[in-house]
This record gives sequence, structure tokens and C-alpha cells, in this order.
Amino acid sequence: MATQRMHTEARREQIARAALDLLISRGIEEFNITDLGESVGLVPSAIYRHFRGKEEVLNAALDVFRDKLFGLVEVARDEADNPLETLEVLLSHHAKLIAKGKFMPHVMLSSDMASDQTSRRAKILRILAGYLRKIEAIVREGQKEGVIRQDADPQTIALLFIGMIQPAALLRHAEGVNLDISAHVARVWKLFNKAIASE
Amino acid sequence: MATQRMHTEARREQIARAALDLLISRGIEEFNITDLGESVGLVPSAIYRHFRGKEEVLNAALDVFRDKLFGLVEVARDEADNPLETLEVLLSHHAKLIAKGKFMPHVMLSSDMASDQTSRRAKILRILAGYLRKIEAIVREGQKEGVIRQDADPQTIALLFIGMIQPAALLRHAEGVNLDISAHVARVWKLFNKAIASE
DNA sequence: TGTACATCAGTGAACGCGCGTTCACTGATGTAC
DNA sequence: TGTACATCAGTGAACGCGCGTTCACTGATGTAC
Repeated sequence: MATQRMHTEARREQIARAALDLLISRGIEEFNITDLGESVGLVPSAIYRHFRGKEEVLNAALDVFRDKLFGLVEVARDEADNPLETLEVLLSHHAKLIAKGKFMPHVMLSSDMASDQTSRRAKILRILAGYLRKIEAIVREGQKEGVIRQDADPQTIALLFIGMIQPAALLRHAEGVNLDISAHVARVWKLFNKAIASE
Repeated sequence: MATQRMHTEARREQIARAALDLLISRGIEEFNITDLGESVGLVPSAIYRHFRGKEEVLNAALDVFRDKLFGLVEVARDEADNPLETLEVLLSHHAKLIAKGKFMPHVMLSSDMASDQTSRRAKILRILAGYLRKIEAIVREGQKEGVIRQDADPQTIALLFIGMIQPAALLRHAEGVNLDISAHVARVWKLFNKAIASE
């Protein structure tokens, strides 16, 4: 018994976080129970003390992902003075996480993560749809307050908001593409702002 | 021998196309040689008459994908009168393919497809980077001709261009999200146009 | 404070399924004469 | 035009590896007295 015992609730959380990290850094194709165990200092079979199976681990990892993602929105709201600024702050928080190599690149971008188990696919889409709705809500507030143009559809704006980061996150490490995420985000925000701000 | 014989070049192409279809409709996690064989009326082992292995099949499928993607750009150039219009046409062609359920949703969005074999990952990124560069070239022409603002970075614009479609393609089938791709594309183009067109 | 027992996290061997791949074969197609 | 032979696409059985999962076990931790 090389490994220190832990209470199952604490271990569950540790495993779920580690699972999310693995998903993010390597993608689901390479995700396996052996490596997951290793990343928390456990033998593969020990995972089954805390989860019924692989699918339940992935489910828990997605919960962690959702909490992080939604938490980001709350932070941005707190830090900004008006809805337009909230979007700007949210964008830069994303940028920071992506630059760190953490977060969405794989999970958020990939619907592949979802392709086999239908319920997993549905869960990812539900999370992303929830995120989209939160952004829409910010947009609506901005329209009410008059800082965002009122002749544009909130959902369209929210989708474009996500589109400011997604392709950059995907392509930042392609050969021949030299991409400093935070610099990109600063530039693209200017364009986005021009598109959606009231005159 | 239930199946009609074909010459290997023709069969290779048929298999590569079928592989791309499977990747698009189900994602790589569910992609397997048995189903691929079935989709072209062959027994699994017959695939090995035409390809050295699974990885080579995926490679060929990516070639098909690249040709389709790059071909789209040529078509758009032919149909449009100026660079700004080229982008608009390109956008709507994408929308049509996505709406049909064909094309990018999985492959283009997912870097997961690439996660295990490093060479595969590199290949996908190379294709997407090539696509990005083609869009950048259109943007530069637009800037030269004066239809696109000259104080914006072509790469940034190109990334945002891709961002008009990617999130929508991903989210169009999430529960609670009602998304008509071609309507979305028409709306988002107006925003994008406002952001990048010269005054 | 110490002892006895129950609980429970962690171990390692073993199992079995899925799936990519191999191989000896069959018989259709193409070619040489 | 027909015959003989070489080529080669397709078959199906079998193999083996990876990996998720099970299970009997161990011994640390917590609790009752």
C-alpha cells in the first residue's frame, strides 16, 4: 500500500479533477483508467472504490468543467461595471486559462468527447448551451442599458462571442500559425466591440 | 463473395470517402474498421487489401476532407465579385454543408480526432492552418481593394470568420437551443460585416 | 487509555470483450498465346 | 475465339493486445466499551 488513504468524498473530487485535466491535455481518445489512477497515485482498480465505472468518472469530470465554466461568468460579472465590460472581462479570463494550457481547448471544442455515449454528448451540449444562455443574458442586460445595439439578436451575439476564442484555441499550436492568445483576444475584441456596441 | 470486385484505386477512394462520412456523423471514438467495411459492403479484413491499417485510412479520409474544404474556397472565389463578397459566399456554403449534416461539425471542430497519433493531430492542424491562410489571403485582397478595413489584422479577421460558424455548428443540436444554421449565418454576417468593412 | 471489532480505501491478479490485424484460401478478371 | 496461367480483390477464421472491470485480500482508520 504505497498510497495514503483518503476519505471517499475527497478522493472522488480529486479523481474528477484529475480526469478533467487528462481530458483537457490529451483528449478522450487517450483517456484511460490506468493513467487516471496513476495521476492520483492509485492502482487502476482503486478507482472503482469511488466510481461505478469509467462513464461515471467522465460524468463527474464534466461536472467540474461546468462549475469552472459557469464560475467564470460570475467572476466576470463581479469585476465589471457594465454588461459590455463583463463580456470583455470574461473573454480575457478565458484567454488566460487557454494560454495556461488549461481548460477548454479539447473539452469545449470537441463534440467528439460526446460521440459514443449519447448521454455524455447530451451532457456536454447541455453545459455549453447553459453557458450560451448566460452570455445571452449578459447581452440582454447590455441592450436594456443601452451599451449594446438593440437591433441584434442576443443568441447570435453570444455565439459570435464564443467564436472569438474557439478557433484561436484550436489553432494556436498548429505549425505555421504563430498565435499569442492574449494578444489575439485583445485584437478580436476591438472587432467584436465595433460589431455590437451601440453608436 | 457477396461483393462486386473493384480496382484498388477506385476502392481506396470509396473507402476514404466512406471513412470521412463516418467520422463526420459519429466521431472518431466510434470509428472502427468493421463498420467502415460494412458501409462499403466489405468484410473488415478486405480493407487491408487497400490500406496498411486504420491510421492510413484516417489519413486518406483527412485528404478527402482537405480537398473538400479547400475546394469550397475556390468555388466562393469564382462566384463572388470582390473579396468581401467571397467571404460572404464562403460562409453560406459552409452553412449549407453543415445544415445537411455533412462536413465539419466533428472533424473540423474536434482536435480530439487528433489526440492520439501525433502525426494525425499535426495533419488536422495543418489543414485547418492552411484554410486559415486562404481566408487571410482573401482578407488581404479585400484590404488592398479597400473593401475591408486596413487597420485590422488579417489573421484576427480570419479566426473570427471561422468563429462565425464553429460554435453554431457545435451547438445546433443542443437541447434548448433552437438554431437554424442558415438564418444564424445571415444574422452573424451582418455583425461581422459591420466589424470589418471599410467605412 | 487500551483493546476488540467493523468499516472501508487500496492492492494485484485474473477475466473477458472489442477490435485491429494476419493469413491461408477462393474465385473473378485480365492477359498471353 | 478458346485455353492456360497470373494477378489480385474479397472471405472468414483466428490471434493478440489493450483496457475496463471484478474479486478475494490486506491492513489502516474509526468507534464502542
